Amino acid sequence: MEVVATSEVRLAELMLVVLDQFREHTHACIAQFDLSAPQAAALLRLDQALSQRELASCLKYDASNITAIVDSLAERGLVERQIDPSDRRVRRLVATTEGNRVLGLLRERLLDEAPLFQTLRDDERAQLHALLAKAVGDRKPTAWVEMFRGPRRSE
Amino acid sequence: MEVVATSEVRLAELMLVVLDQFREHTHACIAQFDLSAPQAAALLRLDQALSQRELASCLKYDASNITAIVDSLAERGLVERQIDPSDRRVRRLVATTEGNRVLGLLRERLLDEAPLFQTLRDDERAQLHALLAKAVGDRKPTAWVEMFRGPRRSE
DNA sequence: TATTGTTATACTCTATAACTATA
DNA sequence: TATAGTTATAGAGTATAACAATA
Repeated sequence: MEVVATSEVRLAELMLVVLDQFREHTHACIAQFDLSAPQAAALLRLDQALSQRELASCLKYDASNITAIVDSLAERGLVERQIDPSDRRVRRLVATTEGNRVLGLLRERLLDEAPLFQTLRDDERAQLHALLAKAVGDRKPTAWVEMFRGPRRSE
Repeated sequence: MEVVATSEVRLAELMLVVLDQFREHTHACIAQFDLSAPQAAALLRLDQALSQRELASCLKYDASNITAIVDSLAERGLVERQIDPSDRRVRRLVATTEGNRVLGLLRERLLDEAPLFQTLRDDERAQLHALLAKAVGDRKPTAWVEMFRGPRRSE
């Protein structure tokens, strides 16, 4: 009963609007690259080489799903499966040159073109940043996968 | 290239953490009431009577999905279908006494117990509120459904 | 025996299309 | 004819379980 209303529209309700707008933004981004949500989430993690197991863990997917996702990225030439010579069970996932290019573009677009904060002045964005940083404390940054969950809107 | 970093962790990345935490919060809430995400989203809209068509529109679902969702809420005694006497095609959805009780509890829990902002002082929450309000502008408040999208986590 | 990845399968969420009852 | 709701069905996203290869 303390954390409640700061005005008529509650803080939590504002966050709903923010989330909604972020979602639209992220879905529009990945659509531009013709990536599905799981594909995009996976690719964004492959700025460093990972085993499929590690990737599953990052994305909080069951490992069984990684096969098909990596298959599709590999078919598009964005990722390569390399057999780890030190343990021939594991597939080391490495982004190709093209994969890294797409990854970089997508990441920049996701981060920089978030439409939400463009109405704020620089000092206001800095304030917002500080407040959110304090609010989240030491929570680790999550994967973009959170933003991609749920179906792509029809519309 | 203007809306970019305010520090090393970008604003957009902070939002990911915030949204992730919100997501966990909402899913934990609805699990306590043994509601699925679509059930919860629907129930939260039934603080006023709606036709199934109107409910579908609010939730941005295709109308065909409403049948099963309302069926399950009706079986639990949370919602009643009343045939509109002025147009016998439409089913007027009305929350039962129990439905309204659950709705109220759920809504309060969602709004008040958001864990994220409890580390902020009152004045900081007010600041955050003001900044977000400016950022979102005149965007209409969305349904909670946005927060519920995606599968419930296993774990 | 334990672990990586694969396959088969099932379940949930959502959309599309065809149907019915009513208007 | 058009609209509200229902049914059947399809597709995407995910999880579980059994299996093969390797450790």
